[in-house]
Amino acid sequence: MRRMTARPGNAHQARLLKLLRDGGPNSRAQLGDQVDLSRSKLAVEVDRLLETGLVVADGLAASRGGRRSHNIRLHPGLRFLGVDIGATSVDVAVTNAELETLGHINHPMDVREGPVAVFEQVLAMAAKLKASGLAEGFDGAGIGVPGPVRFPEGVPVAPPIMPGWDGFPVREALSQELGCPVMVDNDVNLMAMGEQHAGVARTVADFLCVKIGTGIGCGIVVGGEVYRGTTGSAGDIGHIQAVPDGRPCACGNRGCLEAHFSGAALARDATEAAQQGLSAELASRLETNGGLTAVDVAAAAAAGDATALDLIREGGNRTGQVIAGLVSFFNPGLVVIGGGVTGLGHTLLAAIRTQVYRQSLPLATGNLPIVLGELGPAAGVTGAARLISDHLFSPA
Amino acid sequence: MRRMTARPGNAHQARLLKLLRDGGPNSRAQLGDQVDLSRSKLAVEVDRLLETGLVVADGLAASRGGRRSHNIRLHPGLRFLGVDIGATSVDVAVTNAELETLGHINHPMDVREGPVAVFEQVLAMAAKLKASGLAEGFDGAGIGVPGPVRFPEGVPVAPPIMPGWDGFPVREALSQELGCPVMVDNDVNLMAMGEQHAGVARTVADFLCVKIGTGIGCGIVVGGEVYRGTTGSAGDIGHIQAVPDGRPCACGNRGCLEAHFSGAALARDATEAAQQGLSAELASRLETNGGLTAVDVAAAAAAGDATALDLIREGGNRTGQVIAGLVSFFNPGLVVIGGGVTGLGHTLLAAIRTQVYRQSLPLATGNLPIVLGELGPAAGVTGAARLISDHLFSPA
DNA sequence: TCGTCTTTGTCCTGTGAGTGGAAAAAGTCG
DNA sequence: CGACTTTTTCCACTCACAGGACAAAGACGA
Repeated sequence: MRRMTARPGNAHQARLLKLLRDGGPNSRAQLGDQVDLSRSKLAVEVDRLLETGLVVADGLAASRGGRRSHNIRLHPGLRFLGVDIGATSVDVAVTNAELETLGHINHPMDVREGPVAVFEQVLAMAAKLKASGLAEGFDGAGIGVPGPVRFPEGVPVAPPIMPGWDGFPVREALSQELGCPVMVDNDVNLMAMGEQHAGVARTVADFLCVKIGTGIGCGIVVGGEVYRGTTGSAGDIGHIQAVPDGRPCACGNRGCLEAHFSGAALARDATEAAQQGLSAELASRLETNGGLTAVDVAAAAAAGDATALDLIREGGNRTGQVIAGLVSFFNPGLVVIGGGVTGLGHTLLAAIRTQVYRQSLPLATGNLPIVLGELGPAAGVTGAARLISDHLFSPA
Repeated sequence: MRRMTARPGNAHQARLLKLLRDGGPNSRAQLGDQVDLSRSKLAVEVDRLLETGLVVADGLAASRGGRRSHNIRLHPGLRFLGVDIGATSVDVAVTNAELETLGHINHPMDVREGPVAVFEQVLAMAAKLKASGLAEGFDGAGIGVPGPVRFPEGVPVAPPIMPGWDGFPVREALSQELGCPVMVDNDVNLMAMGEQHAGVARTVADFLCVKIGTGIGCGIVVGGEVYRGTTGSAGDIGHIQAVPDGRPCACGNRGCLEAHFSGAALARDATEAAQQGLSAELASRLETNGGLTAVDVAAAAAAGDATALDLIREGGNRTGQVIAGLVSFFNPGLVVIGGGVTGLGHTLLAAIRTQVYRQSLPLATGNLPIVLGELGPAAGVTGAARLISDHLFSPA
C-alpha cells in the first residue's frame, strides 16, 4: 500500500482523528455526540477525511432502534513504529492507527555502542517486523532515548549515560532511513504517555511517572500534556541528593538517588552482599550466572531472601523520600512506578508508599494513589506510537 | 462613577483588553499590528468594547508620517483591589486597569486572628484607600492567603498556619462585602504572577518563585500559567525534608525545610544564639526590642555580625539544597527568590546559588538565572490585581 | 500655499462557512 | 404492513469576515 502522507486540514479533523484513534470505529452519529458540531459540518469534515484516505468506511453498525449507521474508521493499513531505546536493550513494536500493538520485539543492546550501531539494530528489527507481514511500511515512528532531548529538533543533549549521542540528529537520521515522519523524546516521557493512553493514568490530568531502570527518571504530565522543561531535562530526578554526603556518583556529586538505588546500584549492592556472605541465595546465583542483576535480586526476594528484601526496602525508602518531596512540590493526582525493576513489585511499592504517606502533608496525599504501571515494557513503545500519532493527527 | 460590569464578548475582545492592559493606550492601527485581524473586524470589536464602556477614546496619537490615529485606552476610572494576607501582616493596594499601583498600605496583623477580624481590617484599609480619593469603588478584587486554596471556589483548604480559615468562603464573603467579583489564590502564586507581570519573570514561560517569609512556599509557572496541582497545594515545599532526622516541625515530621529555615526559624535561632552569648550584636538587639525577628538578623548581618551571617548562610544552604532538587525535577528557565526575608539579600542568594549550581546537572543550571524578586512587597498585590483582571478580561 | 505622498479610519460588497429545518433512507417493532 | 425511530443527505438562509475602494487627516517638499 502507498504510505499515507495527508494531515488533518483543521482542528476539527484533528479532533475526529483522535476520537477514532482512541475510541475505535465509530458512526457519524456517535462522533456527532462527542464533538459539538452541526450534522452538516460534521458530514463535510468526515467527507474530507475520507478523501484524504486517512479514514475509510467500515460497514454498518448495529441498529440503535432505527436506521443503521455507517461506521468509519482510521485506515486499517496505517502503521506506526514505536522504538524504545533503553540503556541495555532496545524495544521495537508496530501498531495500527488505533495504537494497538501488532508485534513487539526486544533485543539486548548497550546504548553506549553509539547511535550508528543502535540504529542498525533498530532498522533490522523494523525490517523483521515488516517481513513477518505486520506492516508494508510505516506512516510514522516515535522513538525514545534514555536521556534529555531537545524536543523540537529531536536531538539528544548532553545525555550522561550515552555520551556518544550528544547532538546526533536522531530525528532526521531515522526519518531518512525509514522514509516517514519521526518524533524523538525522552524514554520516561514516552512511558508516561503510554500509561496515559492505555494504562493506569487514562483519566488523570496531572501525574508523575517514575521509571526505575538502569537509572531513575520521572515523566511529568501537566494538564494532560507532557512537561519537558526549559532545556528538555525536566524529570531528571536521578541526581537529586537523597543521602547527604552519601555515595559518590558518576555525575561528580555524592549521595545522588541514582547512586543509592537504581538497577545498576542494586546489582552492585547485591554482588557485594553475596561476596560478603550475607546471603546464600544471592551467592549461589552469583556463582551460577557469573554476575548479578536487578532480576536476580527480585528472584531472591521472591524466594524470601532477607538480604534481597532489605536491599529493596532500603532502596524503596530512598526513592520514597525523594518522591515525597516531589509530591509536596507538584501535588499530582497519581504517581505511577514503572521501569525494569517493576519486578521488585510490592515490596518496593510498599516502601515507597510508606515514605510518601509519612512525609508529605495530608492534603497532598489524601487521595493520592501510588501504583505500579499497567503496561510494563509495552509502555514505552505505546507512548512512542502515541507521540507520533499526536503529531500526525494535528493540523500541519 | 457607576462600576463596570461588562465582560468581553469573545476571545478577540479579551485579547484586545489584555493588550491595552499590558501595553497601555494604543491606536487601532497599532492594535491591528498585534492581533492578526482584518481592519474591519478589528474596528467592529473595538466599537463593541467602546459600547460596553470598558474602553474609552483617549485623544490623538502622534503622527507616524500620515494621518494621526485616535488612541483608545481602558477606562481610566476602573479600579482593582489587590489584597495580600501574610502570616503577620496585610497588604492592600489599589490599581488602575493597567495594574499600576495608585496606593498601597500595609498593616501588621496576625492571620490567626481569623477571617472575620482580618476582613474587618481589609475592608477598613480599602475604605481608607477610597477615602483618600484613589477610587470611588472597585471593579474587582484579588486576594492572596498564606495557605492552599481550592481555586475554583476560592476557599482555603486545610491551611496549616491559619486553621481558623479552613473552608471559610473567602471569595463569596469578600464579594458580598465589596460588591464586586473576587478571586482568591495562594499568596505565593500571586507573587509569581506579580513578578511575571511587572517584575523579573516577564519573558519566561516556565519558572519557580520561592517565597521565604514566615514559612516557605513556591509558585510554579508552566507555560505562562500558574500550576496549582490537583488539590491546590502545589508548591508547598516548606515540609520537604531538608535534614534527615532534623528538628521537629509543627507538621509532626522532623527535618522539614521550614523548621530549619524561614522567618520564624531564623528568629528563634537568633534568639537562642543571643541568649547563649554567641553574638553581642544580636544580644543587644534582643534586649532593646524584647524579641528578635528576621529583620534584626538582617540588620546584624549588614553590620557584619558573624553569627547572623552564619545563620543566613546555613539557611541558604538548606534552602539551596531543596531548590537544587526542584531544579533537577522541573528544569525551570528562572528561579525567583522573594518574600519577607529578601532583606537578607545577597548573602542568602549566594548560598542558594552555590548549592544549586553545585548539585544540579549542568544542562539544567547552564543558563539558569537565580535572582531576587524585583517588586518586593508589591509583588503580591500586583499579582492579585493581575489575577482578577485576567478573570474579568476573559469571555464570560 | 499648494500638490503629492503616507497613514488612518470607514464603508461596502462578495465569499464562504456553518446552522438548522425538511425530507429521504433504512431500520425496528407490534 | 404500518407507525415510529434513527441516521443521513440536501438545501436555503444567515452571518461573520476579508479585502478593496474611498474618504479623512496630516507630513513634507517645491
